[in-house]
Amino acid sequence: MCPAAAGAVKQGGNAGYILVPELSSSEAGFFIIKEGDMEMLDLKMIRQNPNKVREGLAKKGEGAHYLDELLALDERRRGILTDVEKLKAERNQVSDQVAHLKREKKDAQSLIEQMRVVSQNIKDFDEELRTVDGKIQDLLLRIPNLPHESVLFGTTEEDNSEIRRWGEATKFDFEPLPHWELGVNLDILDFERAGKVTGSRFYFLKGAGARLERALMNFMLDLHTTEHGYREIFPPFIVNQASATGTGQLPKFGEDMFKLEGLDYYLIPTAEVPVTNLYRDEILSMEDLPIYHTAYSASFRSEAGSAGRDTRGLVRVHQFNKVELVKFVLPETSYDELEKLTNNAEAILQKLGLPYRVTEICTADLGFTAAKKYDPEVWMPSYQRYVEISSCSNFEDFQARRANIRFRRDKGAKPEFVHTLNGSGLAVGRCLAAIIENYQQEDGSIVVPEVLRPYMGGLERVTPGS
RNA sequence: GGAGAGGUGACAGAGUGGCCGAAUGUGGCGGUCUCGAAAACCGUUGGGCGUGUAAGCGUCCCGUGGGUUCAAAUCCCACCCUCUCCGCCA
Repeated sequence: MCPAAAGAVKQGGNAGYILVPELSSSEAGFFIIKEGDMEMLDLKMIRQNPNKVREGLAKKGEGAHYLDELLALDERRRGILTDVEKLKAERNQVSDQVAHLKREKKDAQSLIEQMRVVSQNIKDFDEELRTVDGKIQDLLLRIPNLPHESVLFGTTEEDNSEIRRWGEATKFDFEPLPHWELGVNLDILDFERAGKVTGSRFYFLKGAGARLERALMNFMLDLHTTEHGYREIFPPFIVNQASATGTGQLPKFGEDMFKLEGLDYYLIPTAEVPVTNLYRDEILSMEDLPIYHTAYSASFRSEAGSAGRDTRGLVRVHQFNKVELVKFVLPETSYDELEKLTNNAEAILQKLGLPYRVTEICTADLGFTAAKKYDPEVWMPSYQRYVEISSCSNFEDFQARRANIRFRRDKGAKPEFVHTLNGSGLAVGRCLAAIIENYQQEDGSIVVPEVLRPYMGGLERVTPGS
């Protein structure tokens, strides 16, 4: 543990709710773990299969360098444990004798003297153990998930491969405009005033634009809850450090989130965080599984490190709406569940009539937490390419381990980790942008996709002033 | 924000330094009884880590983290959470 850092986080709670991207990650000391032991890969598994782990990490292209240090620390830890537990056994035994002697009003002074030394030794060992444990936990939390064996090998995102395509790139017999021009012309999008009120990468939606956003959210939630079997959740948009660690944002990616100043709280970058952590430190019963949740939330991203990229429009902003799909499933079903989840996200695009493709993500581009991932991408005329609008991942037991989410197969059976999955279903802001662009008309108006019209009071077309 | 109360096993609820990983009750599981069920009775009923082929053994866990002590659920410190009353507020 790192008391100085802990103090810094906890004190000064009167500083109010000023948002600042967390710029300094915890390089200085050990990452502070608040609840239980969290780990990403099973330490025993690593110990027993170091080469398999090394291979997996090499395929992902990160984390392999932690391994040797980790294995050495693990050996040290177990050495200390054997020694200190022997001493503790002795202390417990002698303390028992002392208790008996005292009860019989006999003298126990010499035993007490003797244990004073043993106790000091235990204290020393325990302290070293704490240090070693802290380092081990820190390393474990920084080692990424291993790719599933079915994932295609690659070294950059160029190696991702398109696995299916739906619809065709929209063709126009006029010069199409990007959504930020169309939206501003129609006065349903306002970036300029958002810059004044907040800053860059924020936006106002107005009139039919705001309603369209709301229609999309409702349409998505309704479809997932009524046709795909998800239970709706409305989560907190702020989470604590333990939750952000549970899903894998921390400790490595703190700078991607907005942190509330002076508090142990973060604005969620996705509903995945609160919804997955719903069951943190719980043992679910067999009848509970599988659990399907869908959740609307705003998502906040600091976009640190992407200065200058996609600076216009709704594609890369600090705050956007998203409907998320989250699953907790039996390990043996998680890859089937990933296919289904991806299809559930695609269903939205199909019903909206938006052309898209799905790419399978290669080993190098999986990110920190995923074992396998598909990215549905929507056709964006202004970019003249497909743009990521969802990301569907199977984390296997990676998050479940960190968040300590388990289930019991049978009464009395050992708890096992569930598998977790999630995917956007979909990113609402990008979806709105895609609709504006793909449904634009020569006169600058936008046709409302049919499935949204019931949510728009029957409105068929967005025109200036609507 | 102010004042007070409290956090113990699936739940309820005892326990104020040693015989407490924890009484008792409920629930769960197994059994006896029964044609079957209920009732009654008997037994059983947490998790992590280490070690071991295994049975087992050891250790840790009573909100969290430290501390005092030969010995902590019990004493001390800090933090988190819940409840009640007051204030404020969408």
